[in-house]
Amino acid sequence: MLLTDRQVLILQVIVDDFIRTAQPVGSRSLSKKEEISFSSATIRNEMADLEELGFIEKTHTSSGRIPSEKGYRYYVDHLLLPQQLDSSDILTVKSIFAERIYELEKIVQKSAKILSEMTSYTSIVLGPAVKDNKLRKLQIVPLNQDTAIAIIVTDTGHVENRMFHFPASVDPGDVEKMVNILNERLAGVPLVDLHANIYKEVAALLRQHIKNYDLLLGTISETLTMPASEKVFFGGKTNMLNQPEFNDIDKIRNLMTMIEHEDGISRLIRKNPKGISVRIGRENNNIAMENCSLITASYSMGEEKLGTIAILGPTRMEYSRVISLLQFISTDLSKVLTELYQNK
Amino acid sequence: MLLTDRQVLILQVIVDDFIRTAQPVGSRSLSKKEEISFSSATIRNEMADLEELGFIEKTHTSSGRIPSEKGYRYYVDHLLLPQQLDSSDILTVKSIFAERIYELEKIVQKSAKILSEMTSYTSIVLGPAVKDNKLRKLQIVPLNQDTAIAIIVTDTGHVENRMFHFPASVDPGDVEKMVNILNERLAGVPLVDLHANIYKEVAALLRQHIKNYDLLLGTISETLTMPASEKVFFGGKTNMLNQPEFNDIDKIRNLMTMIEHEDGISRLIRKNPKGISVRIGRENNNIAMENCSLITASYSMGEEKLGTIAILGPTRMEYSRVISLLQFISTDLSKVLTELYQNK
DNA sequence: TTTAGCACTCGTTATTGCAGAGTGCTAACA
DNA sequence: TGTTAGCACTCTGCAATAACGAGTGCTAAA
Repeated sequence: MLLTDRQVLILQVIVDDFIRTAQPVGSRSLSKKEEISFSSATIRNEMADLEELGFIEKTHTSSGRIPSEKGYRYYVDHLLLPQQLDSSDILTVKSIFAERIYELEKIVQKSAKILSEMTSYTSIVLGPAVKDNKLRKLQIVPLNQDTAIAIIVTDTGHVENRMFHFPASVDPGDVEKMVNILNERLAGVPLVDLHANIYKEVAALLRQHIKNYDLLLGTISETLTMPASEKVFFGGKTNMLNQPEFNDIDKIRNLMTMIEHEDGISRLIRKNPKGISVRIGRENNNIAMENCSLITASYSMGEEKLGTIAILGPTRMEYSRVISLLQFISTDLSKVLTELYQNK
Repeated sequence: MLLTDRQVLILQVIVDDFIRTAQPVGSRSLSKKEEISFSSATIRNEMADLEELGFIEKTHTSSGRIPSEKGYRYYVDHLLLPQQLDSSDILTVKSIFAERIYELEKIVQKSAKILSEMTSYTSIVLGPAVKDNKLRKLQIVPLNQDTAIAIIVTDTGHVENRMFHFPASVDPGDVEKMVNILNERLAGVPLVDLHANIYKEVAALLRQHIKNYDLLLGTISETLTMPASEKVFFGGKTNMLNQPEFNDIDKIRNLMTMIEHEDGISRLIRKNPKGISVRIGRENNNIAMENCSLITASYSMGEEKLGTIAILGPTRMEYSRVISLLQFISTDLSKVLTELYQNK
């Protein structure tokens, strides 16, 4: 099952060629390449073997060969030379951070946009998981007698807000007192733990100072329980429409519907390891992704993994370039974010 | 140029039929309808006249007829009987407001979703123009020595926030003083006027109380100048993929790209009058919208127009149903919003 | 082991023929 | 004069056919 050098060479050229042209590669056209010095007949024999081993396939009996998923997998695992980004690409990426933007979300969003423009694939960026951010400040702004807005500011400068109603019998002074206590006690607590902490540590204290505290506390703590999951940002959602393999309305429909349905795609991306990961075709376990590959890279702040940045393209994707690009952007992104927020 | 009753009848049946089936309508199939009592030959004569007048067209020499844009226009202007929504539709719409949601944005977003599900067209909702909201509260939360977040809460409960940097030399106490003054003086001012008002009314006052006020004020007032335009919410972005007239990849690409590019679509929708408006095909002045119609309805709070709710579908759209639906939702929406925020 | 040669397969494209749907026109009818 | 029946004509859609090109698999010779 080990491939000979020549088989590897042929596989490499087939994949490269197919990625470039999207056309099945025939033995004759292969034999004309300069890196190949043997005849088309020899190539045909080798291709027959490669096909038997499952690395390439035919689209019909007498067609040229295209890489199978296994072929792409081999290509990605063994044949990808760490390609240098060209300098114009590097400049473009740098431009993401050129402007003085401070909001984490905006940086992330801009990355997604630029990434999709550079690759002409679809980019997907999973924003930082807000739930791990730590509470910096809780504020409550009353709107009228029985409505108010709770605002939460986190240490990364993320702002969440939620409107809520409370019983008219509640004393505004008490609300203020309560907010002060909550701030004092809960600053620095990760949002995900807020709810638990309120009851564990603060409730007793509140009971002493505030009458009717349970009425109000119930409302507020419920408000603070954030369902807020990671935000998903897209770039170039429609780029896949330009890929020749998606000339088929049905495929388009499947893919677009799946992209539109954010839960699906973010679930697909979330469960991915630190660093770069490549998932090819059915490795994604998703029917709509049959002809797609997903390359993800994580970015972090200091040591802590923050989010994920991904490229969705056809299986016939420029793996080499996309991987270099993602690697480059994600380390750059991590660097900037670490500088910006770590030394608070 | 006035149409006879019989011509009107035929036009009506053609449009109705074509909306239902998406197939050209022939004279023979028309003559079989019960509302029509004359022969196919007569119909052919009438159709020839209708075609000459520009209300219907052929797809090829010997095909049945389809409505032209002028035909749809006549249909919408003269032949649309104000149809009663059926009760299940009414129930579905009511469900938008059944849950206790208070955030304006959420209500609007949910409307878009439900609307697209009911019609299987694409719905677009232009959120309230935040710039006309009035300032309720300005707050500044420091993040570290030189970074802080400015948070603006409006009278409708909308929250805007922006991160900014300031010179390290600024005294935190001064910031607080300043925020107090700004709140005192600017509460109730529409966001769009904030910037001007700061310099007109507050600057002098600040000068007296705060040293270095100009340094800080410059930063803050710049931060308060909101580019924040109306938000656009979509429902069923991919629904158009299911319409038979969009079997063509190129058409899909045009339309999707245009939908994805939010500026375009919101510009298309914004310049629309109070009440219901129907724009058919090229009336939209947009190449990507050639085969589409856009129906918009405004919603308001009290007397003041807040935003727009729209349906984008093929020109062969169920005008009657969509119009009733939009009318119903927009008045309901207006009612709820007025109740919720007017009596503050 | 490599290669040249040849028969064979399949997709693509163009052509043809044919059925079905629909039209326009004419002549007859009420 | 308006309506209708009839007929020739047109166009689409589909299926069958043929020709071509690209590519393969196999065999036999180098």
